[in-house]
Amino acid sequence: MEQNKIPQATAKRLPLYYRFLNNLYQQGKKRVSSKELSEAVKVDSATIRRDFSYFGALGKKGYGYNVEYLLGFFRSTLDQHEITEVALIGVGNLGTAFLKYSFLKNNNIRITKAFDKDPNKVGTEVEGVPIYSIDEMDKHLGHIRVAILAIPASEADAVTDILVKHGIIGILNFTPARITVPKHVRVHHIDFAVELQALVYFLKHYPLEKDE
Amino acid sequence: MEQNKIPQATAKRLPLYYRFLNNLYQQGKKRVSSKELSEAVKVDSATIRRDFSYFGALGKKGYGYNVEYLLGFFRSTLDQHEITEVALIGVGNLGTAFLKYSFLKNNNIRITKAFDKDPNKVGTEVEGVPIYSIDEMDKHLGHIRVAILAIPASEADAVTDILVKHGIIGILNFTPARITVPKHVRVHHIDFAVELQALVYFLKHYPLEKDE
DNA sequence: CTTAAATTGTGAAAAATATCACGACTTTAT
DNA sequence: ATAAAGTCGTGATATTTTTCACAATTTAAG
Ligand SMILES: NC(=O)c1ccc[n+]([C@@H]2O[C@H](COP(=O)([O-])OP(=O)(O)OC[C@H]3O[C@@H](n4cnc5c(N)ncnc54)[C@H](O)[C@@H]3O)[C@@H](O)[C@H]2O)c1
Ligand SMILES: NC(=O)c1ccc[n+]([C@@H]2O[C@H](COP(=O)([O-])OP(=O)(O)OC[C@H]3O[C@@H](n4cnc5c(N)ncnc54)[C@H](O)[C@@H]3O)[C@@H](O)[C@H]2O)c1
Repeated sequence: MEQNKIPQATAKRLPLYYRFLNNLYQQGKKRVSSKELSEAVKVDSATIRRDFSYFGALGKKGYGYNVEYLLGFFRSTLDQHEITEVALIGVGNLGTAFLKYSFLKNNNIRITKAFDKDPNKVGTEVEGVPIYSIDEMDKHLGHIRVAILAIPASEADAVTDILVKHGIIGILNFTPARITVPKHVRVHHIDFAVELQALVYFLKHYPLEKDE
Repeated sequence: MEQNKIPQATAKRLPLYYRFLNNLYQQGKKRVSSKELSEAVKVDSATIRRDFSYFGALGKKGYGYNVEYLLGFFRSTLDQHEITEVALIGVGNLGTAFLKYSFLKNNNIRITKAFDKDPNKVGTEVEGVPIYSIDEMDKHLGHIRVAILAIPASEADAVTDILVKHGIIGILNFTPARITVPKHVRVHHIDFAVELQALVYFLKHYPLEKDE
């Protein structure tokens, strides 16, 4: 809510930086240069320096960045000190994979509740996460504001309306549908089929670079 | 390989346009305007017209676009007339979900072979797709050039080397690792954890727009 | 202490992407 | 026929993102 000055492109890379800094810290590394980090995350080193610079002077000339300090900085920037709870909507093939995957490891986002409409699933648990009926969202959603949508595309718009009505303001949408939401709701799409088709298109239409 | 003139941002939207045109066609719609399409795919109408214009004059002033014609055009542009086979590497939680999901419906990309290292999985089938040993890739990969990577992050680099050695030139990487590949290989990342964290970050740091 | 090597932070330039806005043409209605 | 409404394609402009390139500074070595 504070500094709206950070470019979106930068904001999207922050979690990535955070993850790799964590790796480095675990490996006991004390310092890192933008060049080294660049090789690890595959982002140009000038871009990394520019990204970091939006938050002030985090490094030291001739030295690089102190891993522990930088990690701590990003931890608070990304609010990693507090746990963010999210809801999973649709416990099918994909949803079940999410629940079985410890999403977190290095981050503080947890799926703590799931919702489905299948009466055979409602009332059960997967990996300790309870599955509630989508019709009883008012009873169970609580303070959760972010939802992962993994239901059939045909249901996407109707279910989105329910989510919005219950106060959801962020949706990670795995369905191929492009859902309609009020302006105060933010939607990010992850669309496997589109990604795969785009990859194939690029391979066929863009010249491959030669190896060195 | 031909027209390198199409901007990457445009290329990434093509599969999306294709999908929605297919929907419209199925619904029996004969024509569509950039404005209508814009509302469906949530892309600004001027952007859509600009995107289309890279391929020539596909529409008619005062009329819009002929759905059937446009669909046919994109079908050939996206090579939807021929089937592209891809390999799945790693038949775990996520990989299994992919196999159970008919990826295709409206597109001509098929997962036809899977590879894993687990001896209990090798030799079995999921949804008709045979699972081979990763150590016997030379015997089974055939002409496949694109792979979906869904193995643990720790294995990503080693397995990528194997893939590249066997002629893979496109990888859709679902692991959190940023893999290193020769220049002639194209990698697209789908990183759930990063997407989710970025979504949460945006919600906290960017002012929400008021609804109209 | 002096010098060479490393590395940041950033102004400036370049590249990529998105949007505005309007002339030209088509369709539809009367 | 004529007028009104709708819509494309695109030059121009705005915005966003990336990259270059170097002065300033720190570290490391002799
Ligand atoms: N499985 C994949 O690999 C994959 C890949 C790409 C995209 N997707 C997309 O992800 C979504 C889910 O895929 P899936 O394979 O898990 O599907 P699925 O059919 O296995 O699961 C869908 C789940 O949603 C539940 N559901 C249906 N309607 C509901 C409603 N109104 N409210 C609450 N729950 C409801 C069903 O009971 C089921 O448990 C789909 O939109 C699919 O297109 C899946
Ligand atoms: N499951 C999810 O929801 C999810 C979400 C985001 C990211 N991911 C990522 O996707 C990847 C796969 O996740 P998952 O949950 O399916 O894991 P998983 O452990 O369920 O499955 C991994 C599969 O890969 C196989 N494998 C391991 N090493 C291999 C090797 N060297 N060669 C071939 N096969 C090998 C294993 O036998 C297993 O079948 C991971 O990198 C994970 O971080 C998963």
